[in-house]
Amino acid sequence: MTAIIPIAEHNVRELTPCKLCPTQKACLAQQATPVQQQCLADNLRVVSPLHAGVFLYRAGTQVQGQYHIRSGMVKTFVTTTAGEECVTGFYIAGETLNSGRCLGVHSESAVALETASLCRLDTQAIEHLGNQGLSVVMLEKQAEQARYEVMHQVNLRQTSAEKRFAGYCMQYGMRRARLGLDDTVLPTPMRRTDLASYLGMKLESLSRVISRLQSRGLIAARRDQITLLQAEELAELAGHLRY
Amino acid sequence: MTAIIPIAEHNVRELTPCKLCPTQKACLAQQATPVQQQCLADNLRVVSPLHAGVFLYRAGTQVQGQYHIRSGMVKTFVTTTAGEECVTGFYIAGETLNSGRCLGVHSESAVALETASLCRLDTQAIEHLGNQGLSVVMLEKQAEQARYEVMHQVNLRQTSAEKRFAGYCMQYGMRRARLGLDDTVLPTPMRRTDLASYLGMKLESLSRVISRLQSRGLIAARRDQITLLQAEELAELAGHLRY
DNA sequence: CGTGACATTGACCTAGCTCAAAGGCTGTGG
DNA sequence: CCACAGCCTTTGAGCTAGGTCAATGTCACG
Repeated sequence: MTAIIPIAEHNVRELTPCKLCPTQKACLAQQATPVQQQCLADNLRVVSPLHAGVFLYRAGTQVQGQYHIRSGMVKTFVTTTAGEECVTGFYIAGETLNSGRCLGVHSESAVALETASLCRLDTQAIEHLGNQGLSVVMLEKQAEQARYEVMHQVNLRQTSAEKRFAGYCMQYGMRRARLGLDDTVLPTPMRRTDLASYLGMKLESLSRVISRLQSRGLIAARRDQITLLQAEELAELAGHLRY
Repeated sequence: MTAIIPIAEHNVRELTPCKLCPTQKACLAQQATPVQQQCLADNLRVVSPLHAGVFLYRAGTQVQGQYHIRSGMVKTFVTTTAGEECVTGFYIAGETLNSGRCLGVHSESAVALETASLCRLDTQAIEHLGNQGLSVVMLEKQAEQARYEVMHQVNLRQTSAEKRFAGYCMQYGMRRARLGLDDTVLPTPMRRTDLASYLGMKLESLSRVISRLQSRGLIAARRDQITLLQAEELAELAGHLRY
């Protein structure tokens, strides 16, 4: 299902100008002083675009640094002893994979769901930046990611599958809004199975939930895109936290 | 249910010697150079013991720093729009609350479940330590906490309540083992309702699960303590990740 | 010893899991 | 350019785990 291409094949080339990056609002550089920005520019590397199905890293391999997504979507997952994938996250432009992690081995695997481009910040660079006064910024970036996970964790506890799905739509929309993107049209490059795994239900249940919400006019669903038609009602359905 | 005592009342006094601290193995200081240790000692403050039901901080209040637990147990939770508590974590000695967070407001509330003593590391101190070469250590500490949360998140996705409970026992046991404590006797100061919330089930379901596992001889349960009698079988039940 | 909070057990019912079949896309090869 | 194959998705029909409501049991504390 997913192509197996060693990470070593990803080329690293000169940093393309940050000014052109669509994720500026969410970038570390935003909160850095000019000196720190230069330091970042010296340490960031742009990874050659990953095509759908290509692994960014695999669970159990040595951590090389963290990855800032410029475009595309990447999913992370762990593999159970029974051998099945358990999807732990979907990351979009402006978000950071393996945030703040610099030692040890990866506990998750990361794979592109559609063509994705990323910046890499390696371990030594992270260490260096910490000493340049960017540690608080990096801790905050990591903390933001942690907050998303708590939100998802809380959402997972909803007993109804419909509520969990609605919660996911709200959270995803909110994350898109942060980037200045349309928060009612949600690109959905992942398979239904992946989304179901992420939401703690079986794909049949997810399919039924989507059909039901669509027939009630709350959403419009295509294979690769979900449009929120009645965001307020969905929010009320999800209704457990402010997003 | 929970006493309302303003945080301001918590006294801060001189650091008691770290040599006497039971959580040394899990402390930041362990990985620090002598100079950094001095820096830590200068910045750490011991909070006067919190009694059961006392809040360490509340969601929405300004973040003051992070807290390292020396003894006792603290639970964190968010409150839904419907006004009910949703328990997001139980923290034991050697673990860090609000890890790496230094800006903004708390997204969760934290309350002691039994008498707890803690060290506080405030915002400025975190910033200062970052510049002293401790940023990687702090990022790693935060990352470790994040890993626990992913484990829990994965556990929450288990469809069977029995498996979720078994997974919790394994994870809790593992965390105790890290501290050199007995990993088969699990102190359980929290209410059943809290534990059920944490595990994404109703308290009746939790109660039934506990009764069932007890009658099968896998555990022995008391109100405030769960003893694992057949850890291997429980691990197999939970059986989705290596702990 | 009594009271109230917490925990357990029971009975019932519904949401979602399981198994199964049919429908739709997508990509490949003729 | 079309046809076919394989995969993904949807829909259907039971069945069961766990949610809900209610009653009973137990413990801690005054």
